[in-house]
Amino acid sequence: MHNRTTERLDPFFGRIERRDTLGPAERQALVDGVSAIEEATAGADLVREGDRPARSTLLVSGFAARYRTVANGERQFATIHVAGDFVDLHSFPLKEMDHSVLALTPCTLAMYPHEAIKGMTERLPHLTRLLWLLTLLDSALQREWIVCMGRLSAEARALHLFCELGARLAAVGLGQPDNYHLPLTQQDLADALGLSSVHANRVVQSLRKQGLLIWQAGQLVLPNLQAAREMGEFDERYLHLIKEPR
Amino acid sequence: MHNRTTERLDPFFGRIERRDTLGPAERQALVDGVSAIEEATAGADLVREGDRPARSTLLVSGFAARYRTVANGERQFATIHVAGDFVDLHSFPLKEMDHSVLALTPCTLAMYPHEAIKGMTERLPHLTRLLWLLTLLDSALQREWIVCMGRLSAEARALHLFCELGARLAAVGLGQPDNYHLPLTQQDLADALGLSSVHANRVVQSLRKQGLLIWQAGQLVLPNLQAAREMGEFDERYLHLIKEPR
DNA sequence: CGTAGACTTGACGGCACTCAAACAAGGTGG
DNA sequence: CCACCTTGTTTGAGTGCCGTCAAGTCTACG
Repeated sequence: MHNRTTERLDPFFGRIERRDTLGPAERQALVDGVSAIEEATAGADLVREGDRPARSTLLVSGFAARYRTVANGERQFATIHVAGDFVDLHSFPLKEMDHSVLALTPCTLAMYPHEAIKGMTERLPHLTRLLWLLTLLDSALQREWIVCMGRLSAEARALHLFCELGARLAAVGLGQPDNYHLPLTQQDLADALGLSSVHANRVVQSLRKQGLLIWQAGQLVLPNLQAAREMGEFDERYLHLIKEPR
Repeated sequence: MHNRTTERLDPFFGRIERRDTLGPAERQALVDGVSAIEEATAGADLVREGDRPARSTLLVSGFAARYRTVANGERQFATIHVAGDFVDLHSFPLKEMDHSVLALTPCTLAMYPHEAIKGMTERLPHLTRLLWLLTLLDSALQREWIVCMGRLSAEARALHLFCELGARLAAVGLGQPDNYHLPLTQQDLADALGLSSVHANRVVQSLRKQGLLIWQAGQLVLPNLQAAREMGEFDERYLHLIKEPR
């Protein structure tokens, strides 16, 4: 099983190795820390607001979203997660979930018991800083998202999201910045962008008409990446794709 | 100086002690880690996007905001920071700043060299988890803000912000949830809520007319806290004000 | 072939934006 | 001591992005 596990963690290791180097002991600890590999169906909640998880969930494959529901029943995503992302590593220090995580597609998950993570923080300071770093990368995504929600038009926000997902997926070897698999519904897009599904549809159509977006059968292409990045005001600085000692 | 330092760190220690207990060695390390106390004038940038700070900044007194500027020159705040908050602790693992931090009022700052923080992560695992926790609390604020920006009306968003600031300030002993000092301009409020200053003004006036807000000479009162929390959909769960081992 | 889910279109309304100007209050210099 | 300037707040008029409501179309699948 450990061989298979190692293979499955490739996007995760890729995500880390784009920012720093993992030592052998650290890599081994991350392999040994996995207590189980599980599957989730699309639409299932991986964790729920109010939960006190005893383990954290690494997304091995598929797409997931952190979200909260407001009083009138609308949903808002805070982050869309891709393979290699820890969807609830923050529940290790925070203990209680203040939001839920949803599987947007069928997902494969690697589970890390909090005891195992605690062991890493006691014995491996550098790895601890890397785990910390991973949660801060999520935080950087969220900051960027706030700026987009507050100050960009719906079209620019959509372009920004598509550029971001392309950059993040390419960084873990799952596509190219301008061409990747994105099997989400327009309702999912609406929940990410803070729009109604009707308006999300109009935004998508407008981008198509402008020749900025091709998105069918779950495959997304940005025919003019340069223009998309400019109009979406996308600058990948906030992804921190720089390899250096942390 | 160390006596004065300890005193000045009271809101900071308060912020931690609301979530867990600090041991004597940990407390001492946090006192010894301070390399300098500095002052900043209102309107000054404490750190700028692109900087690679060699130290992190703890806000001892005053208000500050993390922000980014978009192409048309508008600003958007990602978080408003109060006394006791580390405004750029995340620059320790992230290395490079992906946004700027602005002093909204005159501020007093305690500086922690990254070397000192690194020392803590090497020797004090529990304190490291607490520092990690502090950055995750900021992250939780940002998630909540995304939900508010995406799904709440401008009025509800304003009420949510006022409720949040009251809860956070009260948690570090700097006011009450429904009555505290908030010396911001309406332009600052607009930058926080993602509004134009004209509309921010109209929102403030509407809340005043509804008897939900008194805000003059920098003093803010929520005469009907219950109603404000309901209309702003404020639930303090995401502040994680629970004392337990981390 | 029927049904369910996703996507699309149209009509209409309101929240929040822009532009523009007036008002208030505090600070500064003559 | 007053004229003036700066910063912040307030008000009005007109516009447009995006929301709601309501159908209708398309595709996959049983």
